[in-house]
This record gives sequence, structure tokens and C-alpha cells, in this order.
Amino acid sequence: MAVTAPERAPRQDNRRQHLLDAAAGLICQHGYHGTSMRDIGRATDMLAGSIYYHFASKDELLVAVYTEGVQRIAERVDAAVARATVPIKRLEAACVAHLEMLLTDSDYAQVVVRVLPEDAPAVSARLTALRDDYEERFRRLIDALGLPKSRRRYARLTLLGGLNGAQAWYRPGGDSPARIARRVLECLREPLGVESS
Amino acid sequence: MAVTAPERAPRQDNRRQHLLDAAAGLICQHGYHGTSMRDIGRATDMLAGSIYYHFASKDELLVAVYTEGVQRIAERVDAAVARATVPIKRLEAACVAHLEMLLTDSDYAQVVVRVLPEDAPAVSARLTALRDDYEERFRRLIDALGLPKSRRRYARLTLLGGLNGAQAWYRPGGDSPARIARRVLECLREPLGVESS
DNA sequence: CTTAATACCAAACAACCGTTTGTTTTGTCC
DNA sequence: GGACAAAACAAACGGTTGTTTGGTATTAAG
Repeated sequence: MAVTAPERAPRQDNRRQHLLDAAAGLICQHGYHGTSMRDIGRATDMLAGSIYYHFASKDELLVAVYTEGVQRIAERVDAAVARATVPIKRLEAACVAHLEMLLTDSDYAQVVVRVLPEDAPAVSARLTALRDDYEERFRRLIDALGLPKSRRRYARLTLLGGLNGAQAWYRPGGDSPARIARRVLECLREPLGVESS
Repeated sequence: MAVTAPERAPRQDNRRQHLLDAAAGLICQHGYHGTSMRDIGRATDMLAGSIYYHFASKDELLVAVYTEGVQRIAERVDAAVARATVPIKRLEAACVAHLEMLLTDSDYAQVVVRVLPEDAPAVSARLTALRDDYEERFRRLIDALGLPKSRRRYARLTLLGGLNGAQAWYRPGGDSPARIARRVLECLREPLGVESS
């Protein structure tokens, strides 16, 4: 084999990660429209214009944060799920990992839940696809429970709605994310049951 | 009693309502930061500056929309609840009314769920108070079910999370809002139950 | 040492933002 | 019809937005 082009090694692009971190932190605090390129620049000690060396546009920066968010939370959930074998325990592990990331461990994950795809119309389809890709995991976990098919869809949507809703009211002093996750799941496992019909 | 000042009748201020309607529609579509005063002006055939005759600021306009949103959805929910007597049926009626308003009948209600109070820091406390005031109804409806006290809080949060989450995935062609509401509530009433622990 | 890509700065761009000001139109009462 | 407030316009304010452009150190390979 001929020695192919040596391809000069690029400098280690560690500022790009710095940019993503700052963007994730600011966007999850102030929302997408509430965060300006200059805000992100200030947080990374560079000028707003310089960001365009790393990302083509603000929308593309959002897509990058979103992508990393999905990847990070998916990784953690997958690892947690793998540690259990009984289907309901696997689902519980997923809920706990999901909420721990969402509420305390990752600004990235928070961006995925907080930023609506419609906030960036030019890339909304890609954002939606990313989120769907993640939520697919929960579909499979719930399928494994053996519920009647007609109930699976709503079990998933209610569960995720209940979990993600915690973002709106969670405060660090109260119940831990893991406890919240288990109690929300408990709501779906133990019937409200009282007087019938 | 002396005849008090006649107080010339103000013109019927129907443009104010027009403004509120337009603001509700635009904000629920594009979010608070995604809607400009000029957008609202365009939708009401007036100039952005003219809006300031009716509202002191953009934030105050949001508060007005929010207030009307809470009032409208609360009215409808209260009326629906009053038609039933059995506690679980009263809760079901509330869920159905809530989702019908949220998904099809009222841009105002959608604003209340979609706009985070932190989007307008100067008035966030007032927005939060308005929302809490509304959700208090669900607390009372769930209290009436006679659940153990420790479960009431999470039942409420999971239920509202599940219902409001529908805003993210609902599309007019599928299940009706009323059906969605009943199926979400069903998720909390019928145990997921399968293999135990 | 030359060459060239990397990774940034400095400055400007046009467009838009929420808001204010002064003026004009519109409607209603006496 | 003259007075007067309500309700709008027209135009600007200062500031911010996302983005572009041109230049410039830094680095590494040939």
C-alpha cells in the first residue's frame, strides 16, 4: 500500500467542547431564544463571531447540543437498563437514570426536554427525530411488560409526560430525582382505585 | 346624594380583546420570545407602538393573556366538574375539559402550559401564582378520592404531567382530546401490573 | 524557511427588538 | 358644532440580534 496522505493532525479542538458545554448550560437556563451568541461567547471567552468557525449557525449549534444531549442520556439509560433483567425493573432503572440526568446531572439532557423543536423551525425535523430516537427505548421497555397493545402507547406517553413534567417543579431540597422517578412509576403501577366506574 | 360626575362612557374597547386574541394565538404558536410586538401589531392591523396604549409592556400583555387563559380553562373545568358527583367521575370530567381546552379550544390555555414563567423574569412570580391557582383544583379533586396522603402529590403531578405532555405529540387526526384524557387517567387507575417486584 | 491550515479577533453589517414621543384621527357628550 | 378624551399613527430611540468579512497570530508539515 502506498503511504496515503499524512493529513496533518488537526489541533485538538477542545474549545468546541467548551462551546457546547456553555451553550447547553445557558440554553437550559434561559431557553433557546433567551440565549444569544454573545452570551455564549462571553461564557467561553471568545467573540460571538468566532463561534462561526466551529458551527455554521446558531441553529446548528443547537442541533449539536441536542445530539450530544440525546447521546449522553441514552448512554446512561442503556447502562442502567443493562444491569437489570426483570422487565419492570429494567423500566424502573431507565426512569431513574432518565430523571437523574434530567434534573441534576446534565444540562444537555435538560435542553432536549426543554427546547421545543419549533423554536428552531429550520432544524425542527432533525430535533424531533433525535428525540424520537431516544424515546424509542421506552417503547421497547414497555413492550416487554406484556401489556395489552392498546395500552402500551398511553403508558409510555403518560410515563414520559409525568417524568418530564418534574422539570417544572423539581427543587434540589426535596425528593431526590431517583425517588421521584420511582414514585411516578408507582403511580402507573398501583391503581388509583377506589369507587368503581 | 349629589349627581356624581357623568363619566363619559368609554368607547367599547373591543380592540383590547382583539389584541389579546392575537397575542394568545401567536405566543402559543411561536413562544413568548418568538413573538414580537410588531408581529402582534400586524395581526391586529395596528402599529407596534399603539399596543402600548392598552398594555404597559410586553410582559404585562403576557400576564393579561395568562390571566385570561387561567380564567377560561378554570371556568370550563369547574362547569364540567359540577355536572358529576362521584369523585372519580369529577376528576375524569376535569381531565377531559382540561385537555379539550388545551388541545383544540383555546390558544389562551395553551399559552399557560407552554410559556414558562422564567421567560419573563420581571413577572414570573405572578405567572407562577396564576398557574398554581389553577392546579389547586386538581389537588382538591384528587384529595376527594381518599388516597393515602403520601400518594396524592405524585398522583397529581403525574396526572398533570401526562395530560400536558400531550401538547407535544397531539395531532388533530388521531384520538380526540377527550379520549386522550380518559386514557391517560386510565393509566393511573389500572395497574401496569405484571410480574411483581 | 516556506507553506498552509487552524483558530481566533476586530469591526462592521442589516435587520430587528421593546419602547417613547409628538401628533393626528375618531368617537361621544353637551 | 365645539370641547375633550380615547385610540390610533408616524417616526424615531438606543440597543441587541445572528451573521459576515478581512485580517492575524499560532502551529505543524514539507
